[in-house]
Amino acid sequence: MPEGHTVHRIALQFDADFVGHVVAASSPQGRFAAGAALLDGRRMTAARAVGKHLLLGFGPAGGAGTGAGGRRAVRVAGLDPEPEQWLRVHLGLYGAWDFHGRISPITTQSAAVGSMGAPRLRRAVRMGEGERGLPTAVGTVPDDAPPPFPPEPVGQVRVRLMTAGSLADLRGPTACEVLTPEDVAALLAKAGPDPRVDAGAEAEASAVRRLTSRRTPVGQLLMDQSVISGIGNIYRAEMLFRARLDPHTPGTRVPTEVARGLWRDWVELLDDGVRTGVMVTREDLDAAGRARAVADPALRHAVYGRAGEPCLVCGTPIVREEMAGRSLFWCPTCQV
DNA sequence: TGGAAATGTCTAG
DNA sequence: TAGACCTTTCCAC
Repeated sequence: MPEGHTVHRIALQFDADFVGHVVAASSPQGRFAAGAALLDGRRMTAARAVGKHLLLGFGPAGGAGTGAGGRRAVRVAGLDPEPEQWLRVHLGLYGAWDFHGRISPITTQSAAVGSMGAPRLRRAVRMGEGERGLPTAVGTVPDDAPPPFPPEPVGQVRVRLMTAGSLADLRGPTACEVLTPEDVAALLAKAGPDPRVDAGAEAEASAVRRLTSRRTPVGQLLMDQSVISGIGNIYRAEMLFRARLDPHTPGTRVPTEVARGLWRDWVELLDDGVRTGVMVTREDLDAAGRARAVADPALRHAVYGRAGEPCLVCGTPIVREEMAGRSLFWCPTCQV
């Protein structure tokens, strides 16, 4: 799936272009028709990401809602009491949002893109290279005349959210449901710390405690969203390599300073991923190498997806194995 | 055209 | 731990 950085970027995109606007909600596919009816005509008042959960808050029916121009910050610690209804979306392995119409660049280091979520090869290339012809994105140059707005839904669109000028289509989510504020509070209570929500010493101490209190292999703990929020299969493998840590090490045997280092590395990787929209996890790249890695996914990682290829540090073939049902990549020489 | 794979999570046994 | 589920894309046949 889209790991935590992608979900934060999606929240930023909704904050930029949807929060403060009355939203028409529908389910072209039909599987979310009842939920869409609950949200249709409400004003979006909040857009937040916690780990891999996207939470979109909506005010009272009829388009009323928040004051202050309708704008609310994405990064609000704790539960925002105002939204009456929350749309929770979890993209799972294949989910993705497609944005059309007015799409704002959400960070200074990334272009406006039309799709965020699970990697679709052609789109991933377009996102990485910032090619021309993205769907009417502000700041890009259309190949031909702008396509009609709103466009016809493409594929299995579970939810379509539309304002006067912007549109978001959701396809393939694992979870898509309307929650009450109480439901959201329960969800947040179960989640491990997310650096962009729970920054500071307390979050770090919480992460270290959760990482070192169970005998479960650290490779599994890092993927457990109740331990730390937002880490997925790529970041898991890369963080363990960067720490030179054997994925099978029981959590109880991970030294406190190593656990703290894992958390701090996650803080940096997540921040970089949110800023750039790209997961570049190699430590051995200079500026030019990093630019090449941004353009070419095959150059971005030290171990992930490199089974059988030589370790970039020691030359030992990278091992691929199953851990808790997922492919794990690691170097048996460097990671001890 | 069918199978496999993909940045994930949940449930039953 | 195995299987189900969500969807799209690529590749072998």
